[in-house]
Amino acid sequence: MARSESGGSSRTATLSDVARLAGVSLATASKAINGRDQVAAATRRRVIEAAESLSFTPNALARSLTAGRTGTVGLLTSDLEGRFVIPILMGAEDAFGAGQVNVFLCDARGDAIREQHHLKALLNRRVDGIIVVGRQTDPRPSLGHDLPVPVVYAYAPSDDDTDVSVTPDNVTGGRLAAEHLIATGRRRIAHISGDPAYAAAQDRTVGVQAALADAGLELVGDVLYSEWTEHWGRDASALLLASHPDVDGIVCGSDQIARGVLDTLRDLDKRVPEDVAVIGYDNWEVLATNSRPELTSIDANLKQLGRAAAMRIFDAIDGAEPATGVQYLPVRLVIRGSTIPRR
Amino acid sequence: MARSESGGSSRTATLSDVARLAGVSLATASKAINGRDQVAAATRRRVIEAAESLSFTPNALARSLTAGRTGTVGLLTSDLEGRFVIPILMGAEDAFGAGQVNVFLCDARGDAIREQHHLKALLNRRVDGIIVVGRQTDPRPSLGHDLPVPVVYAYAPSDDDTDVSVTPDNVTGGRLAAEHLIATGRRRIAHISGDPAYAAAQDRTVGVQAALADAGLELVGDVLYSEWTEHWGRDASALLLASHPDVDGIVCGSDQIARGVLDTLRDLDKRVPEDVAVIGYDNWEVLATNSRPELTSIDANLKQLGRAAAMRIFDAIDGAEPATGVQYLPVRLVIRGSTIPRR
DNA sequence: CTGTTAGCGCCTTCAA
DNA sequence: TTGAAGGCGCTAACAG
Repeated sequence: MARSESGGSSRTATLSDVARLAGVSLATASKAINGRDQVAAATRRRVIEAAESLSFTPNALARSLTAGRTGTVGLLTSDLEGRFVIPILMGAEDAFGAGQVNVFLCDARGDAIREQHHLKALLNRRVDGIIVVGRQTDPRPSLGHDLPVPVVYAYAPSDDDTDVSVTPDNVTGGRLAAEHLIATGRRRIAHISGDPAYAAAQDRTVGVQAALADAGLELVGDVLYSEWTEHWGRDASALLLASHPDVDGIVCGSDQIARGVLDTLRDLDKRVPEDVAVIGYDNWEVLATNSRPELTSIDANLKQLGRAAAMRIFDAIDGAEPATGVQYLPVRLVIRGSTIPRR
Repeated sequence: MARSESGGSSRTATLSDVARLAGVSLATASKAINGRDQVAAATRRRVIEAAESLSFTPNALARSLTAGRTGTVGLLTSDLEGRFVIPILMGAEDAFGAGQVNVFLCDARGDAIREQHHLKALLNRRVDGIIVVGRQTDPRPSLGHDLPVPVVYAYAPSDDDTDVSVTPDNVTGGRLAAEHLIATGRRRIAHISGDPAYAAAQDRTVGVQAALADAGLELVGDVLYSEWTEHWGRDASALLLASHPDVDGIVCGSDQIARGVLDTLRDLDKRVPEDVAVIGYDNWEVLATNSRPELTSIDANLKQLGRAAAMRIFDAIDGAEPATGVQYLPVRLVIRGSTIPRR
């Protein structure tokens, strides 16, 4: 176990230790170390040297106590398992990490009590702001407005329109997917999606339908909803092909579903993309780049979403009164072999 | 944006506000709130009421300043992308979260400079301990021994044997996998793995070989090493079956590889598990439970590993001098349809 | 049982 | 340019 007891003066050095060693007062030492300009160059050098020789590290707690700001932000997630949370978290950590901000990670595991508990802990620690990250795009309960720090909701927007929320634009995502299939010449397009209780499923469908309508097309069959799994993708596409063997394009609600669809098409000796084009959703690389053929998909830019959330927090800390309501962030099409033949 | 300005007294209440409102001294208020037993019941009630009416929250920073402990721990990861880091992080967050400890998350993104930077920040914030989480099981450079707080290395052990490290037991994992195939009656067993530069690949192979040797068997062909991908799984198994068509069991170095293997076996009209049994590694549920048939795999119990790391930190904070060196944590076999026929 | 008095480690006036 | 003093919010001795 790493412990410093090596030296002898076990206690970590404080500023007054530095001051004493440098032969100056506490105030001067403070100024010297913080780069204040009211200190002689020689004095500063002496102080810095003393600090280094004692391997002095300023106590951020003490500093925060007077400063009023801690340079910390709470990341309150309801579900760390979810693979959507991680990129968002990375984006946020990224945006903050560049500066002087550190992130407290709290996983409430979908439990409102635990969430409340963590919230309280974060406030006790005087975080400068809080990002709430949900695992679905369905609106979630607001933490309320009587909090002493700014709050931003990411992925799962707040159900309160006077809160600040950022979430991916699933409607446009669905639209992009369908428009891409249309652009590659498909006319008999079907849609297989996941759990219809998810806002994500509904929103994407809206986008798909809108794109088809704009092109004067109609969806082949009804939207097939069930689960976000490969199994469902296999079953649904078998069902679909049985009743509509002339389908030439399938928009899938997730990459997992799309993987299942690819499996079934292969079993049925349909060529992808020549006979049927398939597009997934989420751009989950490990799934999308390992399929045969590789999977075209919609990427929600989650890392950027996390960064955007961090920016909102920054703005709020800096005193700006940001626009409330839900902001829908752009998604992007990633084209691979499942919609365009490789040459 | 949620702000408290609703009330009027914008500043968050402090203990002396509470004391004043309750008509007692600061010290008494402190005792009342912290459940000290030297305070009259009635007084305590009054103080608590005052605190509530002011929605007072104790300032953890001020408290930590005197206490010497902050109740925070740093989680220093080199690579948040990695899917191994997350469960470990969850396990740790879990173990801590139950108590009064909060976790600072820092992602160094594989950059030593950034890691050093984060380390310094964590020390400035006076964390009570640090968990370093790597993305591979290969040993990583030690942070050194001149740190004022305990450090535990998880997943990627420290290359310094006087540090404390916890990592999954890959050798036993490989052994478990091979033993399971042997137990199901397989005798012509091959091994397809990932990048041979990974300790994980080497360790698992050692376990596989040992199990075979114990059973008086030899590996069919050489170990096939390349990448941890489905593509490689497909290619390698095609290669394998071409030269050794009589193989009846394949130990795979990862679930991704195993998925590729299943694909190829299906293309070659081999039945799994009747003709060939396949076992993966990692028990990555989304891959393992969506394949046809579902994939038997080895689970590294990463959540528990995270918990174990947290425990080591607790112990060290409580003053115990924990055993140094690398501790190998048990893994477990998860049996599904790819090795045992469903009835 | 309650209140007074010192700090914890640092920063910031304000004098010298 | 330097130093002395006060305070951030709280807790822990001590007295009363």
